Parts: sequence; structure tokens; C-alpha cells
Amino acid sequence: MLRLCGQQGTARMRVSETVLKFRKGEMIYAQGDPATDWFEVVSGTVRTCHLYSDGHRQLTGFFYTSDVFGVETPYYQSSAEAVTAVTLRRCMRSFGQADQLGEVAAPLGILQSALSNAQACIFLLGRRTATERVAAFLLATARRLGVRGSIRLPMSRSDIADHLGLTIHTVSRTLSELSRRGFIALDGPQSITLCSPEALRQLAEGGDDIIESRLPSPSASLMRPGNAALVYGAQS
Amino acid sequence: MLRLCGQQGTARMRVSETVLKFRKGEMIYAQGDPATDWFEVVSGTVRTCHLYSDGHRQLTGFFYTSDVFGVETPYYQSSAEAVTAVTLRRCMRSFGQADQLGEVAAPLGILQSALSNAQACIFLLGRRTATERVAAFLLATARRLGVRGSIRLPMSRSDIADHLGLTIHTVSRTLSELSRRGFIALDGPQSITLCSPEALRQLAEGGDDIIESRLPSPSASLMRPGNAALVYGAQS
DNA sequence: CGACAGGTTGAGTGAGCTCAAGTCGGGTGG
DNA sequence: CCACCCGACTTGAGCTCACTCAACCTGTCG
Repeated sequence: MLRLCGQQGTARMRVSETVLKFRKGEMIYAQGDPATDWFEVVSGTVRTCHLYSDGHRQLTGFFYTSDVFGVETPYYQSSAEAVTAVTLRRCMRSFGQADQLGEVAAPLGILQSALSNAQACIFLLGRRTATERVAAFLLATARRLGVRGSIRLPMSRSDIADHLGLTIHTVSRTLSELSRRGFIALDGPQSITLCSPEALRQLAEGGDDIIESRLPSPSASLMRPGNAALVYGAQS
Repeated sequence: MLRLCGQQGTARMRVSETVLKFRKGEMIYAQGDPATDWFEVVSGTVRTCHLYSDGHRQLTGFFYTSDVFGVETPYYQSSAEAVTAVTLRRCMRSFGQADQLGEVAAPLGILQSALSNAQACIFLLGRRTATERVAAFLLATARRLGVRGSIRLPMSRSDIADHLGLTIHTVSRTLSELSRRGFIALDGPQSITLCSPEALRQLAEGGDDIIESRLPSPSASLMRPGNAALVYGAQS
């Protein structure tokens, strides 16, 4: 526990009135700061992260291009930090008179997507086993990044662990196990190929009874054809 | 797993255009229904509850008098059910033109509190041990119900368990243990007195090293004086 | 009175945590 | 260029906490 949370310096390099850049690991705002404005990601990846008083942390979301974060009021409940180098657009908080200003994008929609995002986080944490959480996380991330082929995960194992409520050891072991079973391929720690999204979907929904029966033949499509589970958390 | 979720009948007893009553256990809306309106609790307790395809459930919140639920769009991510007999006020969803109608209370504030609520749920689930989760839940519930003396918990052990991501056994054992340690008193399953909120706060934040040292003398105030943890999730 | 639902408690098991090496790649300095 | 370090990741061994299985208690209802 008590992992360091990136360097603190907060050396914001102002580019213009509303465009900001942060280096990898820099803090964008701190938990408990008055929530004066919210942010849209132009490029890069951001994490929001709640610290408990015992030092352990809970990542409440990852945010990619065009996602918005920092909408809670009146204080930020989580800090925000740059996972990679990021470029942000800062939006002044003017909810009351939003529509008169015109330049502020619809706050209602933004709050809605923040709520979806929080719920997606709950649904990840609500899963019981490490395998289910990791599988669900991979699927959600792949969908968000709009991937065909391999995903480039911008965040570390430690970030994933603190997002899923696991340790880095368990995350690493679980990924290795998924790779061993042939569901994913690990091409380096950050680059992951989802070989069998159907099987992952099964795992994510509690079906850990997918034993060997399907290793050589990737006929995953015939397992539970009408998987009409709700698609929640469309965060964009 | 696969617990029953109250009877389904949805026998809404319409009282007027917008006031509805439900009996204990009745479903108010189902997960996946189009989210046509949201609700305010007039009296009673409501739970919102997300079902996974393996049948296990995650309660995403409890709602008491004056709380609002069902604000997500375009589909309800969780079903809503009456924990006790409840009276609700139904509010038509008219977010786009909300303020013109006048009668619809500020949707922005409502979305904000829904977001707080979801975050509070995340912060509960983010806690690691059963003791921490149960202690945090008791404190949050006591605060919400504005209690001095004993809380009357409207929900069952099963509801608490599915809210905290534990089993009813673990919840029950943990409560017994807290009672044995003198931090709470169990006056029947639903009626709980918080004898030592300070100690519970310690437990909730990871300090399970409160051993005996404080059983007879309730001098809790000298343990970690500046406990300036953020007060999150003010859901009202 | 029996049936049943909700709750409590015990015994044993196992998934995930802790502790501890060990690997790998990139940077830095001699 | 190589030695060294450091951070991120992986992997093994053992332990522990919460789950599973099972019994039992209590109050309510027909």
C-alpha cells in the first residue's frame, strides 16, 4: 500500500487560455480542491483517483480523447493525474447559466456521461473474481479505444489494480493465465491482443466453466448466441 | 447466488397523476427499461439493483425520503424496488426543456446528487476488508437517516451484502464482531445502535489495529484527532 | 403446530493477499 | 561498451480472510 501517486509539481504549461498540457504523472487537480472547472481530454490519458486515509487508492476512471472529467461539485472527490502526456481543454464551470454562454458544451449530457462512467466503475467492482474483473476491464477498454487487433494500454499494472480493487500481482497473474488459455496475447506489458472477445465476455459474466474444450478451434461464436446483456457505460 | 428480487407484479396503485405507492418488495421499474421518468421518494426506502447475467446482483444505492433515483438515460442501468412500503412522486423526464416547465425541480442538481451517490457506492466497494465496508456503511446510513441513538435499518442482510459486495454470512459475522467489541449494539436484527462512531470511523478507514485498549473508557476522541477525511456522498 | 423466511454461527476451503525472488528494459556513468 | 541501477513486471510459496456448505435459531403466518 501507500503507493506514490506521480510527482506532485503541478507545473501546468499554459498553452492558451483554455488549453493545458501535462507531462506523464503530473497532477491536474487534487482531491478536495474546490471544483472550479472541468476538463475535456484532447489527447492522452487521464486517471481520476480517490485516496483513502490509509494511503490506498481507488481509481474511479480512465479518460481518453473527447472524454470529460472533473464535473463533481462542490469539491473534487478524486484527484486527476496524467497517465501519459496529455493535452486538455479547460471548461469554466458555469452550470447555472450554461446555455447562455453557448461555448460551454451541454452540461446535462456531460453529467449523464459522468454518471454512466461512475456506474461502469461500480459494475466492474461488483464483479466477484479477479478473472471477471480483468476480462470486463479489457473488453471495456478495447471498446472505448475502438480497437481491432491489439490494444495499447496506456496505464500501468498498478493503475489497473487500483481500478479493479486488486493487487498488481493478481492482475499480472490473471493476465498471464488468460494468455496461457489463449484468450489474449501479451505482446509486451502494455500491448495486448484480444484473441477471443467472446470467451472474455463469458468470463466477465461469471462463466469460468469455459475449460479447454475451445483452445484450438476458435469457434467462440456458438457459445451463448444471444448475449443480450445490457451495454452499459458508453462513455462518449 | 440467484437470489429472488422481490415479487415482480408491479401492481402500481395510482394515487394521482404523479404520486405512486408500492408495497414492500415490489419492482418500480426494471433494468433495461427505457428511462422515461425519474422518481422522488416521499416516504419509505427504495433500492436500485443491477443484475449480472450470472444472477448475482449489485445494489447501487438506497434511497430515503426526498432522495431521487432513476435519472440515468436512455435505459435504466439498475432496476428499482421497494425495500419497505413506499410512496413516490414521479417526475416526467423533460431535461431538454426543464426550466421552461418550472414544475420539474432542477435536473442539474439532481444529476449531481446521483453522481455523488454513485461515487459513494464506489468508495464503499473500494474498501478492502469486510469490517471496513460494514463500518463505512453503518456510518453513511446513520448520517443519512440523521440519527441520534439507534438506527432502524430498513433493509435485510441480503440487501446490505449485495450492496457491499459481501455475503450475508460475512455481514452477519461482522456485525456480531462489532457488537462483541462494543462498537455497536444489536437490538434485534434491524435495530442497531452506534455506540462508538469514532471507533467505527477508524475501522472504516483501515485502522483495524484498534484493539482492546479502549473498551471500558470511551475516550475515542484522542485517537487521530485531525481526522479530516473528506466527507463525500452527501446525498441530499 | 408445522412451514418458511430471515438471521446467526461453526467448520473447512480457496481465491487473492503478503512476502520474497527473479526478470527485463532503459537510462546513466565510468 | 559494459557495469550498474532502477522501475515495472512476473512468478512462486505460504497465509488469511471471506466464501461455501451446513446446521441451527427465532419469529411469523397459515
